[in-house]
Amino acid sequence: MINLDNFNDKQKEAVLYNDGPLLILAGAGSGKTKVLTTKVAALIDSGIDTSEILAITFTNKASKEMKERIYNLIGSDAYYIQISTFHSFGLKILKDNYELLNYKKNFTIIDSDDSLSVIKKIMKEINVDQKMISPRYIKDNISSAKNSLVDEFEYSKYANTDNEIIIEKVYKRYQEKLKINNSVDFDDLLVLPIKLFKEYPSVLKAYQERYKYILIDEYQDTNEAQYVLTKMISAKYKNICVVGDNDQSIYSFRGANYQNILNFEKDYKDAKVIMLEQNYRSTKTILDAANSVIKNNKYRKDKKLWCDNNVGEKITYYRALNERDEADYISLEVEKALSNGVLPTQIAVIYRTNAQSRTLEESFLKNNIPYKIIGSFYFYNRKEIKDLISYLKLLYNNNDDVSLMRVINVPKRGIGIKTITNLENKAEINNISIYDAIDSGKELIFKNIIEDIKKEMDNINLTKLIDLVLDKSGMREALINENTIEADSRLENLEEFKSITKNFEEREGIISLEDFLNEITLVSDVEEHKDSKDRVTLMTMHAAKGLEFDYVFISGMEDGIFPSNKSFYDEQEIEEERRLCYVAITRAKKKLYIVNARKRRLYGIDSNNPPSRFISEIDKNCIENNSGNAVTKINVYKDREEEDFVTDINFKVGDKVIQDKYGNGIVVSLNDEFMFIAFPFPIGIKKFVKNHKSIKLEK
DNA sequence: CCATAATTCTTTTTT
DNA sequence: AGAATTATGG
Repeated sequence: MINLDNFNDKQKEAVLYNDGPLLILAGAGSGKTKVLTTKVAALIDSGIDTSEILAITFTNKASKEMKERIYNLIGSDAYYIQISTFHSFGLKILKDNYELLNYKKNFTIIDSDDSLSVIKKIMKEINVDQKMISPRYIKDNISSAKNSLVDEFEYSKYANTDNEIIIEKVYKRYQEKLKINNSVDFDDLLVLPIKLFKEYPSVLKAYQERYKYILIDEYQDTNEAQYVLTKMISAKYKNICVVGDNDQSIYSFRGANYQNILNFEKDYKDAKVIMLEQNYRSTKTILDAANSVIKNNKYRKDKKLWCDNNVGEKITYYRALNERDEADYISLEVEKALSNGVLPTQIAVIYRTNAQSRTLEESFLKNNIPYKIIGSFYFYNRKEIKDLISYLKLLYNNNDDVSLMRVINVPKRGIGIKTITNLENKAEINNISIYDAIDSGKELIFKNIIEDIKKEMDNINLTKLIDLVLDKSGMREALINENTIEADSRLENLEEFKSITKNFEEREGIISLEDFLNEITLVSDVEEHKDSKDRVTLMTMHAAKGLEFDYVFISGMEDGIFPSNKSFYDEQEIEEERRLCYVAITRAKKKLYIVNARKRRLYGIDSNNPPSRFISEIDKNCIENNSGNAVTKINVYKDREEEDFVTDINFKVGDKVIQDKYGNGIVVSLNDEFMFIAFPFPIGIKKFVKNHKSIKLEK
């Protein structure tokens, strides 16, 4: 029997209501995951079969966590429940119905990089200048069309402008190419199941019968395709439970529409709505800080999360000299926490962009702090790893032209552009894949290598297959012969890749190449394939959603970084950044640090960013400034030679200056008493006391 | 065809 | 800053 002693009334109600549509509006830390997992356990307890439940999450990490927690409640029955991300659920549907959609069994999923290179290729084919319209722009447009369920034919109906007509052409050709390659992209994993259900109502009916109970987490992040997909499957029994929080909607760049959560009550007239507003996670201080920030959003349903928890420690604010000082300060405070007995798994450092992880990583390495970086795809992005994966994909799906092109001349086999262009033309004319078009020359030798490996691959495990590929392809030999430090490191990475397949095989028993390829495409994060316990976590704020830690460091709290300067011009985007800030703050249970840097070198240029506007929105009682206590004095000396600031100067019009609060600006006019400085949009021109100490000349 | 040099591009957040 | 693409010379 399920024990509900530790549940409040609302939570109990949410767990036990299983008759019809249910909307749970759950604030941060209100026990949402606890409710969802217990709900699943309660369903099973009441006699519902594990196969009748479908639970959908947004990230792989969230689904992994849900599986674990359900396992803790009901044991190994948890393995039989369909708990997955939208994309992997879509993949499952495709795997079960590929023939109906005219795919072959061994279709492959292409990742974002691959789809970009397909688009570039098409643009060359149809003579579109990449300087006039960027491939990325086209890709984003195609992707958002797909996520709004606009297919290439529908798109052409509305294509008017020059750009749209180009996109239309590329879109059509892109779909054709993927089809010939027997491959699908990420978006297809959502779009194709919907297409299937529309064309074959009987198939849809079978899914409706199968999944009688549907649970969807983070409903505010669903886009049109995801929304339609769940609506279709739940249409018969309407036992659909969605959980969400408008204040945590942070994926609109991916087409997410938090209106979906409001539409829920329209779609299901008899929907039950339960609000979970008591926070059990954070100290009162942290919650007050979060509330004081989010209340600045205009487009928002007012609600207030409350808690009974302790006041706890104040938030510590530290403004560092530069990004290295920032990282060192964090390292130092992390070390302090660790020596006070805080577990490394209970500490997280979060930031707005992945690029910020580098400096932090260097500092952690230097200070011997064990860490793991979530969501940095740098391992899979390495050339040698991509090459290896392309070999594997090609072995599995010979029609995968993208992978073939990647490796046909790796290592160098004397197959150049000319040969490849000829092959492409031949494939194009005959409407076949490049692999099938090969029948002579050096490229035939390549084809024979693949065929050779194919003969052996069925009898060996994955790890051995990788060795076989490295040997037969000549990749290993070429790298050994190169005899450089770089080649050695590439070899090391390839060995490291084997540890991933080994882990896989140990975890899953025997697994197929098919399963492996699907998983590394959908879970393209090394850390999620490894058991890396006892480490401090570094990740983006987006990746942190749904997680909680005793100690949280938010780094890079600067205007321009967070909120991102790309969001400055659009109120809606600023509001989304603010929701992200709300998410970031509410990750912390006990202690929150907010850190930023006066001077930061990012993407190769130096900038002097003012502190994030969100910091000033935090209730003053919640936060204390620790910048004066430069624990990192050593760095002050180290960085002195790099000091760019000059004081006591006679300013003149046109001088580039740095102002403590607003950052970089230009002196536009001055008199004996005042000076006027222009700052980038949206700050504008501000008036200051002349030669005020907060203004410095930029060298 | 290949290696290297020079130049240009990109740089939010994720499946 | 670093990656990616293009130009150049062998």
